[in-house]
Amino acid sequence: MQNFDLDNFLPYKLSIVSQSISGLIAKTYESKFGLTMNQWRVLVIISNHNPISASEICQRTLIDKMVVSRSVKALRKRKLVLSRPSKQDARKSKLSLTKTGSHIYEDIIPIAKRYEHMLLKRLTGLQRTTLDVIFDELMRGVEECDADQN
Amino acid sequence: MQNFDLDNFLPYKLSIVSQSISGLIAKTYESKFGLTMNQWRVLVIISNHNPISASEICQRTLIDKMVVSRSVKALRKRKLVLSRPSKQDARKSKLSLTKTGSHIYEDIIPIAKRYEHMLLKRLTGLQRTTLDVIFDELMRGVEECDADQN
DNA sequence: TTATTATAGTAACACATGTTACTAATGCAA
DNA sequence: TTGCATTAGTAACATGTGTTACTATAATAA
Repeated sequence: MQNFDLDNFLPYKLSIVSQSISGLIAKTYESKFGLTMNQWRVLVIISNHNPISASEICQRTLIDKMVVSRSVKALRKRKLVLSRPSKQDARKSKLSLTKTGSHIYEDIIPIAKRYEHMLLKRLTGLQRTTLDVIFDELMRGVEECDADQN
Repeated sequence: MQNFDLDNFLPYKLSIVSQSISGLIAKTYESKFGLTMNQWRVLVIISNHNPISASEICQRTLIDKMVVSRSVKALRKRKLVLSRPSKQDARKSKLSLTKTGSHIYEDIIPIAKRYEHMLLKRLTGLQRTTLDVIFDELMRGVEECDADQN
């Protein structure tokens, strides 16, 4: 019989840590601004690349295009995002933040940064750079596995 | 206007890495064994702590109790898991793997280990231990934030 | 031009997940 | 004992997510 310790299984640990952090922050987005994690992400991307199309958001974030579509729909309904048809390509629409959307963005960013700081302050500079290297390697590992199984 | 780079936001990066890895492995569990990620986790826990109650699984894994309940239901339906009422506490039931369940477990563990190895082999010993330290610190950070906001 | 293929976005469906609230059993305190 | 709080587990509902397939537009090739 195989011995296997789930608690020390890398994908599981990673998932627990990630979910704990995301859940923590999501609670604030939800209670303070009524935004889901994905809506928040889309909002940030729109603000930073104003104007941008939905498909470009997908490329930049790896968020599924249906998720983007739904997030944009919700953001538009709340009038945080404005959508204008592109003149160059009638299939696309150019997304930008409304004034209200910008205000929420301005409010939300410091909070996000504060959370990140609360987490990062416990790590040394070396640990932080190591973590970045590890992320890169893990993503490369995923690509390798992906290539293997297809 | 605040500048903020989502791509380098720790919670976001963590989530991307975690989702990529989990998604990769989930594909195999799903296609080879018809198990979801959560069903797989519950199966492993039952195998390692045979017999165990649903509530103990929750404590050990931080998986939501409804998720455990549904996973167990699905596993029982496929006759991978057996449930017997506990004699000491009639509310509880003792869960254990059937023979079929054990076989699947035996098949699945080497695959999980191979994935983990594919990912970890890219990291030095130092990086691996650093990663464990980082996980611990991040979880402590989450607890701190949690305490703060309540 | 026409036919084909690719891209942008969404509707509709099925399924997964989170939340609330409930039943049943237990433990504890008055 | 009775009454209340706690625990184990699940049903029912609402919401979120993934998948498929569709419309509309654009780009390419014959």
